[in-house]
Amino acid sequence: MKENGAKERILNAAGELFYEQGYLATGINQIIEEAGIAKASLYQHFPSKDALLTAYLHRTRLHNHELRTQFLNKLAPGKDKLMGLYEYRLQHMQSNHFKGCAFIRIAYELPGLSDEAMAQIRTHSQTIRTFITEQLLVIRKNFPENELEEMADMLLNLYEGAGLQGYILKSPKPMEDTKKVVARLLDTL
Amino acid sequence: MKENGAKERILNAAGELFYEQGYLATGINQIIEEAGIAKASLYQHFPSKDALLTAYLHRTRLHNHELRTQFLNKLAPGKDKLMGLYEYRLQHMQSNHFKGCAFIRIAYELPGLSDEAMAQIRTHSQTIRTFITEQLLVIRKNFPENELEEMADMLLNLYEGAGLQGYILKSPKPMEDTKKVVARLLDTL
DNA sequence: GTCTATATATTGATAGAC
DNA sequence: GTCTATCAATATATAGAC
Repeated sequence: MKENGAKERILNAAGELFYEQGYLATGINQIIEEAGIAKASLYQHFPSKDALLTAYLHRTRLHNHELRTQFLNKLAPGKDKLMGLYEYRLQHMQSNHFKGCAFIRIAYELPGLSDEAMAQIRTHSQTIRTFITEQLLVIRKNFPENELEEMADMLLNLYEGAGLQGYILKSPKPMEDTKKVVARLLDTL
Repeated sequence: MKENGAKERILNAAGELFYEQGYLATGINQIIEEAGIAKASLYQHFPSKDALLTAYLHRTRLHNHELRTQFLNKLAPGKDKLMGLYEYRLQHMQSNHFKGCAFIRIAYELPGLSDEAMAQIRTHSQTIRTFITEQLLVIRKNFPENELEEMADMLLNLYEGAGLQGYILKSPKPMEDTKKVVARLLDTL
């Protein structure tokens, strides 16, 4: 991430503020102040605040994916790697003070989200689900198709449910408990 | 719900708009127009928009609880009633066009929620969890304490996770699939 | 491409008449 | 208690000089 360049500074400032405060609560004025540029410069690079949101979601998706993949690549495929997903989320929740998933935050804040923005959110969710499915196939190579899908959905629901409970309670406990349950569940396969 | 009375009309209008559009996207002007009252009349009954939000959450919690309880009271305690929780959420998701849980929406939209507002959201979540625990105890009266808690957490996570996936995909499928999985899970107890 | 200055609309909230 | 009229602040966005 090169620190110079107006566009980069805008994206960095907007990204932090959108995640910290939410999209609607963040004003253009606050973004340009944080980025240290003039208002007209922002509109030179982005035609509207909405376009800035779409860019934020795209950028965050790629960034989060890279960080997560870096963490998971250190683990052996199969159970270790799959458990790593929950461990990574747990660490992420604690390091960002339980501010929740950036995509879910935006999806719930803005009911009338553009198709383009919604696509970023769905792609993120799909990425997690695909990862789960892949690791399940490593654990049990001859998984019957319907059982595989069912188990993947269940693990995804537990993942998201625990994330939500942790957010509401501002506590790591739901994710910690879920990790244990999932670990035992995987041993029965 | 008496239709006359300024306060009632304000709460009805604000409730619908907050849920439909979100809190920040809803302006005071829109609320008073919908309610058919003057701006100063709103501030006669509520000192600030924030106070109106707290009242909205409290009122919605009681209202939702009553509707849900009415539905569940028709079912036999135990597995039937517990499955009714998922069925009710499924019907709710479809009838409101997948606009999501009012409490989770607010919790994600406003990271710096007041303690009073946050308490309403936590109480709602706790109410669902207590209901699940009670029905589990009907299904298996001698449930060991730690296993009971673990199963309740798991069922709550599946409930919330499926709700979230359904919201993202605007589809009943995640909740339908989860219903089936939970039904089979309860048979193993 | 970046700036200053400005435009227009809307925000949450109040004063004061009735 | 309900109203009209108005407040200061802020919202997103643009015009035009450099």
